[in-house]
Order: sequence, then structure tokens, then C-alpha cells
Amino acid sequence: MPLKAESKLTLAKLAELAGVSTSTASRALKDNPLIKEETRTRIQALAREHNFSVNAAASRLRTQKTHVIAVILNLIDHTEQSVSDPFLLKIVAELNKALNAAGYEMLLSNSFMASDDWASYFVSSQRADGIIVVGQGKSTEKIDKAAAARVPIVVWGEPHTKADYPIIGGDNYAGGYMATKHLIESGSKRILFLGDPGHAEMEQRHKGYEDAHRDAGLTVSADYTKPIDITSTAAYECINDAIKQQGLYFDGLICVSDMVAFGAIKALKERYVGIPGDVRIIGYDDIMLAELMHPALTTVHQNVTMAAQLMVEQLLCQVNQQPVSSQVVETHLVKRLSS
Amino acid sequence: MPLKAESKLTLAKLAELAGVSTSTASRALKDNPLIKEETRTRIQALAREHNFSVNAAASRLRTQKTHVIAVILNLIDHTEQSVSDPFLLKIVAELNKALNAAGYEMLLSNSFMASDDWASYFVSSQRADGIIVVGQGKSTEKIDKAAAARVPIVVWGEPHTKADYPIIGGDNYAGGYMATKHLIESGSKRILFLGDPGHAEMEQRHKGYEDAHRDAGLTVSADYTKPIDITSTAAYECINDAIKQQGLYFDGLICVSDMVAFGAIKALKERYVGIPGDVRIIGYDDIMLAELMHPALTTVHQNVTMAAQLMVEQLLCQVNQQPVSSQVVETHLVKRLSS
DNA sequence: TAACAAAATGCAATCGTTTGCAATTTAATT
DNA sequence: AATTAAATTGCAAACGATTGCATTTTGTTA
Repeated sequence: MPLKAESKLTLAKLAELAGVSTSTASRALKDNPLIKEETRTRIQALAREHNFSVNAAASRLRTQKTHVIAVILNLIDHTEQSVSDPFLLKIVAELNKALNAAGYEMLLSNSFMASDDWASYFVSSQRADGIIVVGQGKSTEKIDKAAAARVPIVVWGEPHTKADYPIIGGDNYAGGYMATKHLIESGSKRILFLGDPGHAEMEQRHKGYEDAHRDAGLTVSADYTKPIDITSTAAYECINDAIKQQGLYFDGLICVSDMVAFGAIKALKERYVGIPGDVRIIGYDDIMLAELMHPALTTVHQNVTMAAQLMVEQLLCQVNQQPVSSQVVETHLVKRLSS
Repeated sequence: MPLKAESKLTLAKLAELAGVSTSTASRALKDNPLIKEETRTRIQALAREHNFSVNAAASRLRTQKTHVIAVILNLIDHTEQSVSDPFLLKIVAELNKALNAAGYEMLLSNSFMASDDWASYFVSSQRADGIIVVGQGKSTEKIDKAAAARVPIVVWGEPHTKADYPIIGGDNYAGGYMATKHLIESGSKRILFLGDPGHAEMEQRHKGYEDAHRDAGLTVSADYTKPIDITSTAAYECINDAIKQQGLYFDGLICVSDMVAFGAIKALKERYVGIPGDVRIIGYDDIMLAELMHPALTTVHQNVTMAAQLMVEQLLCQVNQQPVSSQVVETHLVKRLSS
């Protein structure tokens, strides 16, 4: 209650203090050369002294720009999947950096919040200037809907998907192919695919998995594909069940994420299955822990830093009415000891 | 360019469509009982049909409330520390959930952005209604400054710190004590502390580490404390150097985070040091990967979900001018195979 | 020193909602 | 039917910054 003497400092009051009009003050603060240099620095100093900062709500209302981008973690509703997947969170961290570098702030949401209509909830409502979606999910319905509203939007996913919005992602087909080829060349003959080809990204990796077999003159049975959730627990249970029911009938694992690989590894270790002796394993994402694992995990690395930059770039292109396109980021196999 | 017929849908236009005044429309949309029920539902339906959503900028300007909370990852400037630490990101994820549940959105920042004056940058500027700081860092200068501006603020850190803002955190002293006691009882006699007591949280853990020694009738040399950065690489290098220079002179490790523990484990494994045979290890945080590690990592668990809820609760108390206080969240040791 | 161009500043409308208060309609009471 | 109370609705003034255009000040040139 007390000492609230000087109510709130507005531009108008600052201007009064400086003995100029609000227009001048406003311009001075954003270094508009229309204002005499001396006046500019004087007002800026005054602003700093009173640590004044422009009211964002008012500014956004007037300029129709928020300088905020909404980032949506597009998770599957019923699973705890990725909320805790270090890879997704790494993307978020990189996006944050890239956005800041471009002078934008990040509003973080998950797909539960914000009802269904992303375009109107985030953009029409002036909460943000655009949307970055992390993950295509199994259905792109909401994404398509938002894009149809002609709102700036970019997606992390499978970049070869046909869509009228830019998709940034690694080369999933190549990733799946490289990994599988490597396993085959290392001697594996019965390789399981742990992941759900229902996701566009996984579908491509799976195709790579199949083609690598074909090119090596091998055939692969359909039930070697295990369409599980992208979690370590799902993988753990899957491998447990598989062995319980059919014994150790496989000698290689292609996993759609490192977390999945970790779950599988845990199940195998508990049964004293040797890695890579009995079963060779490859993960995907190259999260920091992959190399700390024992044995260090062979995995597919995607340049996430680059990806984040590209996503921001493509998004801002849209904000500025410029043409955009999907982009493939560099992807390669990191060979470690698990394969 | 084309089909942009219906410019932007504003409340005024919606009202016109419905044949009422904007006041009525505004009230109807927020279910104000002043408006006849029939009218209310009619307007709400209309709004949904045209997927109208209120302009947040205008609304915030008028009401002086944003329904946004800024979350600041308070990282040490020069290290890459925690940006990729799964524990911090887990806190962020939980905060996001808790905030959403309370009807708030989350603006995510790191300490690089947003200059130095958090209070004025985030709150006075109407970018957010309050601030949640994750991590006290080694200096609380910026936090204190923000708090001095009498802005709603909550911190994740050491809850027993004297401060005029609420601090939520685990019982660090107890955590350090429990962990150390357990190692001693398991037979370790020369235990290193991996972490920098310069942080308030680590200081308490370190005190617990010392007291546990004292209570067991042991003394511990000051150079058994290794004030390293909270990263796996720092830990890796630290352990490597230690062994290189003095051999394996220790038989226990108390680490201030699981990531630190992982780095240490890597270094030990490379030298074929047995865990827990030769060296027993305890981490802190109980991140998901702790139990997937080999050997599964003994670690100190803090109830993060609860913590996030408390933080949001304490923050909103401030927003509503209610009294607040620091809170300690439940903390316990999870014994696994590394100790 | 008058005349004019250039530089610097100020006026006032605008962005889209919200809300106290006044005005209108409907229902209740005598 | 007249009066009064209650239930609905509308008017209009904020909220605080930005910006096209008009106005003033300063500098230049003849």
C-alpha cells in the first residue's frame, strides 16, 4: 500500500518529464532518425534512469505485431510420450535461442491447452505472430486447419511430406536406411523396428529399414515391426514380452528414438543379453546421454541447432510475406559401441 | 492476396452480426449473468461459428492483466550448463502444466534475453503478470532487484534461504545428508563431493555431506570437494584429472545432479573402475534416465510435480495480494544399484 | 534580411476491449 | 392501469503507444 507515490510510468509521463511530446518520446526510444540525436540520447537516458519500458499490450494493439511466436509441443494425447523426452526439449531450447536471436519471444504450449483452433487462438487473437509446431503427430488435422487459415506456421517433422506449409526435419529415410545397413553389415540378420510407422517421420525411417534389407538381398517379416509409443517404458515392455513369448529371436534393433533404445537396453540387460554381442542396437536423435550410456549408443544425429534456425527463418519469411519451402537438415550416423 | 474478403473479425463486427452492442457481446462471451441466458448462448455460438477469439492485446491493455507468466531459466552465463539438463526441462514441463491448469500461459526466457531488469521488462511492460525463476544461480542480484520492484515472483532454489520472495525447493541439506550417510553405511570412507557449494542449493547439500561425516565420526578434507560446473563434461574431466594425478584415491561420489553422475560414471568406466564395487555413486534429481543407466543410479528424488504446483500457487497468491511463504517439497533417497 | 528548404517536433486519430453508469425493456405489485 | 422494482442492454470513456500529416524551428541562400 505505501510508497506507491509515482503510480505507473507511461510514455506520456516520461515525455512530460523530458519536456517533449509523446510522439517525440516514442520515436526517440526507437532511435528514429527523425528526432535530433541529442534529444534521442537524452530521452533514452531518462528512460533507462527510471527503468521505463514500453507497454507491450498497447504497442501490440497499435502495431498489430506481437514479436512473439507460439511453440506447440504436439504430443499424442494419451501418452506421456515426449513431454520428458530430452530430444524434444532440446529442440525447444534451440528454438528459444534462435527466436531470441531474431528478436522474438517464445510462448510455450502443449497441444492440450489452446483448444483446437490454433490459428485463431494464437494468431488472430494477437497472442503471437506465428506458430511453430514440434512434431507432426499421427494426424495433421490441427496443423492443416491452422495452415488453411493462412497463418504463419512451420512444422518440425518429415520434410518430404506434401503440405502447404514448410516442414523442417532430418532425412528420415536416409537415417533409417543408414542405420539398418550398418546393422546388416555388422552381421545382424533379424532386425526389429521399434516404432510406429503411423507417424510420417517413422514411416520414412521404416521405409529406409525395408529398403536396406531389400538392397542387401534380405527379406523382413512384417511382424518384425513393433508399432509402440515413443517412450522408454513402452520399449521396455515390448522387448520383455517379445522375449518372454518367443525367446531371443532377433539380433538387431532399430529404435525410433534414443529413449526407446534405452528402454530396450534395460530389458535386455536384465536378461543378461549381450550388447552388441547378442543384439546390436541403434537409436535415433543422439541425445547427450547416448554417449554416456553403457555401451555408448550408436544413433542417428540430426543437426538440431541448424533445424531451429531454419524453422525460425522460414517462419519469419511468412510473417514478411515471403516465399517458403520445406528443408532437410543434415543427418548422419554416429557409430558407437552398441552396434 | 485473394479471398481476404472479410477483413478481420472484431468484437464490434461480431456484435453487429448478432444485432447487439459490443458491451453485450463482450459480456456474453465471458458468461456474464447480467446478460440474458438466451442471448449469451446465441452469441457464443456465433463466435464459435466464425471462430472468433478476443484480441488479447486489446484485452490486456484494458484490463491490465495478461494471464501470462514469464519463466526464466536462470543459467550461468558462460556455461552451457543446464539448457540441456533434463531436470531443468522437466521443471519447465511441469510448470507449463500447472500454469495451464490455472488458466495461465507461459512465456519462456533464458537469462541472456530480457536485459537485466526483469521486473520492468516483463511485468511493468505488461508482457506477463509475474515471474518464475528456475535456479538461484551463484548470485541472486537480478532476482533481488526484481523482487525489490514489488513484482510477483517465485524462485526454484534452496527454500531455507532468507529472502523477501518465496523460494520453493527440496530439502537440500537432508538430501545431501541422506545420500552421504547411505554411502558411509555402505562402506565408503573417502567420498568426493562433485558440485559447487557457491550455489545456495549446493551449499546446503554440501553441509549435509559434511555433517553426515561428522556424525559418523569421520573427517573429510576440504579438497575432497570439487566445485565444478553442473555438467556431465565437467564431471568427466574432473574425475579423469583426479585419477590421472592421484590415482583412485576415493571410493564414493556425491554428485549434485544425475548428469554430473553420468559424466563421472563415464570416466570411471573408461578406466574399468567397478561401480559400485570400487566406487559407489549417488546422483541428484532422479531424472528418467537414472534408472535406465547401468548400473541403475542411486539418486535423490524431489517431487517436481508438487513443486511446480506450489510455485504457481505462491505466484498467484502474490498476483492476488495474498501472503506467501517459502515451501519445502518432499525429498527422498532412491536406492538403486550404483551405491 | 527576406524567402525558402530542411530538420525537428507536436496534434490527434487509431488499434479492439472492457466496464461504470445511464437508459431501456420486462415483470411484479397494488 | 399505474407505479415501482428487476432484468437487460447500450453509451462512451478509458487503457497506452504509434504514426501520417501539419506545424514549428533552424539553417541556407540570394
